[in-house]
Amino acid sequence: MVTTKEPVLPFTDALVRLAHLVQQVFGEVSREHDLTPQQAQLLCLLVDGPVGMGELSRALHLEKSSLTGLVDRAEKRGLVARTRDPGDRRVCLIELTPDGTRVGVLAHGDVARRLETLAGDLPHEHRDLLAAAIDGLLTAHATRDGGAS
Amino acid sequence: MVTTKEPVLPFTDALVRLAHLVQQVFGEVSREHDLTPQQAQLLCLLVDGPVGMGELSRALHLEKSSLTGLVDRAEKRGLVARTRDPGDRRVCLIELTPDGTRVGVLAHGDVARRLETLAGDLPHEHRDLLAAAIDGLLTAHATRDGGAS
DNA sequence: TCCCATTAGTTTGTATTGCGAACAGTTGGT
DNA sequence: ACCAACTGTTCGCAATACAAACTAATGGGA
Repeated sequence: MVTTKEPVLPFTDALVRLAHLVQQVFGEVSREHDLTPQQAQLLCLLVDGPVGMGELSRALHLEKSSLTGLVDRAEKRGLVARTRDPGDRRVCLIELTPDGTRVGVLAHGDVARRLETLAGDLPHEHRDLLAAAIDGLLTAHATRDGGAS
Repeated sequence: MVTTKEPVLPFTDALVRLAHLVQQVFGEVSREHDLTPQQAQLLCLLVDGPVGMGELSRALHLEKSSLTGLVDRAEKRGLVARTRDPGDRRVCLIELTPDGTRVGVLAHGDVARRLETLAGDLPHEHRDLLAAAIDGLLTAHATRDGGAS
């Protein structure tokens, strides 16, 4: 029986707690792969192909200077490499090294697996609705913020 | 057309993105109140009354030493105060100062308001289900981790 | 062509965050 | 009295994050 009881948590608290939980999972997985959570996040963002600093900065909500440091350390560990965009020599494309790709794929898989496990106890309807609702939230936010020219 | 289409995001990605969004909101609100996100989190945890370092450590997933520093800085800013537990003189109860209470309540309200706004576009059924689903996730995690003796 | 506002990233300096190991004070049991 | 367990602090270190000033490249106009 899928009783939809009154939410014990005031909804917003539920969101905050969930964020906390996800962050915790991310932290655990990162440590297992000898990464910092920020590095893991970076690698996960790069598995789809090289990305410029500007786009990374937007995606990670980081100032340019913060990102420079993060990429520096990741480069020093041989996880990513800087490439110059031939079309615009100002642009710096960040791409995964073979090592970085391996670690990034593994870490991403682990995070996904662990979250799936946590969601395993949820009825499928709830899971689907959860995904759809989150999709709506994200869309709302993107429209509100990203919509501004 | 607002059809409930198949989730574009693979569910786990949705969770990660949501966590990101919540974190972002928390960051914005913190900055508006001249707090660091960690300080804001600390204040929000203390509005229900004094809490010992140990419990805080567990709630925030921080090592004891990290927490000492966080409380130190918050104390230096006059947001919290350390009190000795008369029953057990090892224990250090952290409580909000009047200033800390004021800022904490304001910040918590702002976060809640902003998240509510983001969720405003969601149908109420979705919102309730979202809260219930998250509740389930948290319970699952608590049972799995906290249940272990 | 030369100049200049714009854009992309880096450098520098500072504060915060977070961990682990070693430490000091308390407590409770023996 | 003594000692193991527990609570919190100190110390040293690396990573994170920001703002301001800077360098280099781009793409217009004048």
